[in-house]
Amino acid sequence: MARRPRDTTSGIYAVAAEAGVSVMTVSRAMRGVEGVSSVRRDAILQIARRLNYVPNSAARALSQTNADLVGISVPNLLNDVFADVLQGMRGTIQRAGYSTVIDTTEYDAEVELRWVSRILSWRPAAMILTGIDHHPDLRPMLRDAGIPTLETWDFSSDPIDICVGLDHVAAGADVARYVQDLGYVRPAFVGARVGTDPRADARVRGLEQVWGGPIARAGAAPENAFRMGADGMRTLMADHAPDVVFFLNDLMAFGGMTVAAEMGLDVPGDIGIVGFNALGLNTVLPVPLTTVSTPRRQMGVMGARNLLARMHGVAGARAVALPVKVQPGGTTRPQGRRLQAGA
Amino acid sequence: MARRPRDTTSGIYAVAAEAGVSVMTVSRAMRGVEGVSSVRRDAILQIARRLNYVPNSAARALSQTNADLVGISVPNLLNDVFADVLQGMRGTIQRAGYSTVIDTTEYDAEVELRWVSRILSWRPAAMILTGIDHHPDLRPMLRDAGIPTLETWDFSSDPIDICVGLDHVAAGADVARYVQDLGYVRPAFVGARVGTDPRADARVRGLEQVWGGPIARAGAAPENAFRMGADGMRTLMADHAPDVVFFLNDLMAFGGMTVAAEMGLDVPGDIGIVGFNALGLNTVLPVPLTTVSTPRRQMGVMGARNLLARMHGVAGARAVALPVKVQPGGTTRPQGRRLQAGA
DNA sequence: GCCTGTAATGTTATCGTTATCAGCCAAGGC
DNA sequence: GCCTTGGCTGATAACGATAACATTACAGGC
Repeated sequence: MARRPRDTTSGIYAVAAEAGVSVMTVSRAMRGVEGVSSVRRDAILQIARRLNYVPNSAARALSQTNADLVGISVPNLLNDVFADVLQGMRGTIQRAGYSTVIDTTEYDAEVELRWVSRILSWRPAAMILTGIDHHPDLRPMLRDAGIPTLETWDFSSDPIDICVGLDHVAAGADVARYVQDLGYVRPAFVGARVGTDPRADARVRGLEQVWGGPIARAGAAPENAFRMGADGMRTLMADHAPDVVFFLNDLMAFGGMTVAAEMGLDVPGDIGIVGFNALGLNTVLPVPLTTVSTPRRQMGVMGARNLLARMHGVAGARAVALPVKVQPGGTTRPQGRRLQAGA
Repeated sequence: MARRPRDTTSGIYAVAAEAGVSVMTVSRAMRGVEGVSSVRRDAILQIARRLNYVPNSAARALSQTNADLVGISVPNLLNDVFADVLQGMRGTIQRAGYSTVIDTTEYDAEVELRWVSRILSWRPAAMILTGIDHHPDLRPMLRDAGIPTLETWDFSSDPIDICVGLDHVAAGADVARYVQDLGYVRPAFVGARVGTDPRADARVRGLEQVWGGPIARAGAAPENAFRMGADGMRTLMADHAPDVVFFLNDLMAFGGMTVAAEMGLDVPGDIGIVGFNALGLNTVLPVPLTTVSTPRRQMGVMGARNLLARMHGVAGARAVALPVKVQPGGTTRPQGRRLQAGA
């Protein structure tokens, strides 16, 4: 540590010297708190601007024992899904005066744990995690840190702290009932990373509840979504003979559709295709997918609001499950005369 | 500020008390620096783990006058493009012992400026920006901060600090020559946010250099990429009568293709469709797009390496332009007997 | 003119960590 | 036995900001 008296050529001391005031007055002016005459404040702000002075957040965080910062972790950002959730959350959080720090876990609990640990070292005001399945060390780590934590996307009745998400089992059951009513009898599911995706597992459990038995599944090496859907579809068609295939999301469903076309199958006559999440791709397809629309933006906003309330000590619902809605399309047989409510 | 003597119930003091040593010894043990006997080190590490002690990064950053942190800004993360670049960069940077903080600018220079300012307040070791067109205040701000800065994706011969990117003008010219040789004569371009996307502008300049005149352009309200491509295509077909349409990327090109099919146009006979970036979608399309493959991963790795060298004071090339490659597909007429080299 | 109240400003100590330097102790050389 | 030498370890003072408290200046009431 340099033992020079104090570097007054940069930072808040330079601004203070230039303005002929103490650093405390500069600090007050920069933060816009009371206790500085408006003439001085304007002069100080102008000098700070001219000198390109940017306050040192580390010093501020240290002085205040925590940072105005919310850490957010999502699995990835390769389609609209988490981007939509994020957009809803970040607007709300930033309007409340907090910065957000985002990272992706690539569906790896170890990666998530390490990231949470790194973020905790900055003493954030809150944390947001995607999903409810984490590394076993994560829960005690967050509890010890005493930081308000939101789990989102999935629903759990026993969250680490609070939770706003979808009930993926119920979503699976909803779409299963819809499709079963259309007369399909041999369902199958295409996901990614079979056995390590709790959301996919939950949806399949919902499907199985309705059909009353195990359902054929296929996955594919993690690559781009379109390709994974296509590969999964090929595997399924070879090994089983489904008459309706559920996909993890719309992009994969589209990949699957191209394979059906390639094989000369009639959609939706020979085979039904069902996506998930009602992504943007659907708006340009000549035949829109039958899919499930999810309130992603709303989830983000509500999650952020509940978290902010929690941060301010307001007690609210610990766990909230949001409803999804089956969105009929042209890749399943048309509905009969009986009006189907959708969800 | 509380005047209590010192909170020894948590943090490094608790660990020190528990281990019966001074905080200095704990600090050394945690960082793995020399000066602690291995027996003590192991004991301290174990205690720290048991107490869920996470060092305070703000205090460390303050003490060291800068943080082991690299700020990265990208326009968005909605397709593979920047995700690929990021993947290349982050691995390299994290292996060098730095954390990364990422944010998106949504193509807004004001947003970028504010974000850079916020990140600078944490005194990062380096910054990475996407593109070379920034807010006018950005350059002096970064220069004053004296922080190594990499600009990527675009190429500039006069970067803020260093630069690794593509020459989008040359890329436009390359693909223009390829398509011109196939006999197309009335080109048009579909982008997003006409007039505010410097990359699109650069590519169009390349097209115009080859065709020797202005080229019709269309954009669309910023929405999802597929829809924007479709909308732009409709506008163009109504207002002009192009026989080949260049799109900002493959997703938009696919949106455009669905419109061509809708209108009963023959691709590639009546009209050619050209994408950009060789995205994953292409691997499942029954007719792969003619597109341009870009070395995204490589760009990320090289950019990160050059930046790390710069951070360690090693002088290297200030600006590097990476080559792109035209990737022939089924959405432009087949090549004649003359063997086309590609780029 | 003296006193009191209030707003503006300054002084001091502190947040948790680390660089520096000083001290301590055991082993080895004479 | 005395004096180095070198490896561990600890005490202290920063890092840049802010909270709490102290001080000053000035206005108005008596």
